Amino acid sequence: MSLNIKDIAKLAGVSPATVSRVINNSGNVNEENKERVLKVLEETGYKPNALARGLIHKKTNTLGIVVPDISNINFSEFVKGIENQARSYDYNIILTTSENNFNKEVECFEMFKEKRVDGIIFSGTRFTEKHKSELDNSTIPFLVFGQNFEHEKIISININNQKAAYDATKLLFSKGAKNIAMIGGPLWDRAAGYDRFMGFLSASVERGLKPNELIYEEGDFTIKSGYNLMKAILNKKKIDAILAANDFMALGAIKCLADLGYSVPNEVQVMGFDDNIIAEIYNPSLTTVKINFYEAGKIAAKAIIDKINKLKVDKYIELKYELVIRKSTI
Amino acid sequence: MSLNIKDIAKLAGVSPATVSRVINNSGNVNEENKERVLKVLEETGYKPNALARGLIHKKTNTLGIVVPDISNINFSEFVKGIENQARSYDYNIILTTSENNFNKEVECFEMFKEKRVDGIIFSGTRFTEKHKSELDNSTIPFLVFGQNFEHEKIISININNQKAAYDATKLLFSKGAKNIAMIGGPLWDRAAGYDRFMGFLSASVERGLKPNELIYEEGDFTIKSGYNLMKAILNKKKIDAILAANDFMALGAIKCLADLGYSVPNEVQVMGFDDNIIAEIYNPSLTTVKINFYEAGKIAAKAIIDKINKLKVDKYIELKYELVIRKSTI
DNA sequence: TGAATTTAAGAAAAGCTTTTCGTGAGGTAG
DNA sequence: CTACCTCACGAAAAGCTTTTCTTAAATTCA
Repeated sequence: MSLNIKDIAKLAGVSPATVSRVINNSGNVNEENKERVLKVLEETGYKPNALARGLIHKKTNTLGIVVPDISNINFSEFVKGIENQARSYDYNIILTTSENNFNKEVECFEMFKEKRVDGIIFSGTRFTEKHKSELDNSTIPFLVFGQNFEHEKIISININNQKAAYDATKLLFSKGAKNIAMIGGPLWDRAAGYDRFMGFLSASVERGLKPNELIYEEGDFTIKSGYNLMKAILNKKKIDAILAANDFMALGAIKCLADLGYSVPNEVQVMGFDDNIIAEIYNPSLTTVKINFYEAGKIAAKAIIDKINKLKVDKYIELKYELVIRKSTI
Repeated sequence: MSLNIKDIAKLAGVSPATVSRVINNSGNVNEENKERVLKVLEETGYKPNALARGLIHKKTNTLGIVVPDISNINFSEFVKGIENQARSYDYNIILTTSENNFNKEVECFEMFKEKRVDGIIFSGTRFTEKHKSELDNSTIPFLVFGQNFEHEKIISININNQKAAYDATKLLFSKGAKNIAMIGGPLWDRAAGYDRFMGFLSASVERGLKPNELIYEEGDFTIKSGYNLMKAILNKKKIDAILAANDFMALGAIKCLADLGYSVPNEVQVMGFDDNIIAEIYNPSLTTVKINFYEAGKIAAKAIIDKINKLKVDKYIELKYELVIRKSTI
């Protein structure tokens, strides 16, 4: 059906070696023959078989990507960044989603091994020793996003979530808040759960609060959990500000406050995390910690490709964040 | 570095052929040898090289996907559906983004050819004869999403946008609207631009309006264009309802109306398209035409895989849609 | 027991490209 | 004119797995 290099060679009246030399521009081919081969290539639309090439070069120009959920805007921005950057280096991506399910994650690793990807970018709520051990006899360059995983052979890239949450909490205090509650993520989520909580904790303690006085509810990053936990908090305590561990929960909280007749930001200020596309257009627009996931994807792709090319790459890369002040705070 | 089947064979004291038979469970191997091979496989974590396999079988179990922008929630849901379905059939996806740029789209096709994907799912604002001709000497099964492209060898899957827009317009009329304006997409976008406009047109004409009386502004699907066009419309005409060609523009319109002191839905009703995740949580929540992109992705993946497996597949698949009535209409 | 099957397993080819190696032609220099 | 070099190009091996073909051994049946 589809042509191979021998067919092209025959059509051009040369050997496969010569065709290969023309395709790869590796010289040592007579101008006249080159013309003839190029003409045949043009006419036939022949494309060299990347499988055969990969077999020889032990290189596929492919990255394996694992994200928990591509329909989450954070991850889709991240993947977009990866894809754009990768393409500029002539790499492609195999995309997989894991729903944070350990078995699926491991399946992806196995598949990546079989398909001989040149590098792997992993993102998930946690990357553990258990994950690591699945990779032990593999030499594929590996990068973890969203977590600081200490290991000689693994690149990790992350924002300093603790510091970001600390800054966010301080911002609320500086805007006059006295009783801040946090609607956080699950604490086993090292980055967006645990670290952000720790930032909230340290800013609160610095303010003179005792750890056991803190108001903290553990959500699952959905709008609904933000809504429900907001309700729960209002039933228990009098508060004047909310720090949510992501924008969805913050939006859920705002919606709840609106439904119950509280004014945002006058009675309760609300702050989110991530700077989701919705944050800007919601009414009121949401003050939040902006994380540039697209940029993160570009950085991640660049780092892993550099690693593939044996360039020097930092083991840990810290991403920037930024407080974006909008109408949900005073 | 990494082991190959010969190494495994040596370690197990058998020939590569026998190892292959064990791996593929193709029988004719003595129980004792099988055990030994399995043990070696287990111990070494050996994974057969998918490139070599692909070379022999002329099959990669990989689909090539083109979408304009993965960070657009519609497409990320679509891709999620594809990925999940594909995985259940033991396929993986190479994801590319095109920004609706013809040259990039063609580059993707070329790359897919080189990488020998088994099938291609294409989504973009338009798939034209020019695209088609790029594929002419290719035998890779091909599917177009979001457009009805008549061609023997191409599967197209789409919603009936014209009918959906017709239904949406009729809904607004039924809720008492007299002067409906449309904020549409570019007309060269066959599906979300042209077809949705035609639906609006036919419902309006059916209502007794003359085509030249219609109020129609052409946006680019962004929030900002919705906002600006809303403003433009208000400056020209008195209207009591808006049909937008997507939710983003509808939201932009609502924001504009709010800023200018109009009450939605009492003074102006607004209706969107797609049922973006934001539609439900916005304030007021948005009445819209729900399209299940996730489901569409699953259907598309199933169709292309069936085609790859030489099963009978409809040339045209029409997707369902649904009117979701919320607070932006009466 | 002898003939006919069945089972097990290895050797080798095929799938496609790149790269090394070798060879012949043509050119340069001494 | 001879020795050496360069250039152009083809043959063949390598990269890894599967599958066909053979063959040898074991089993079955009469």
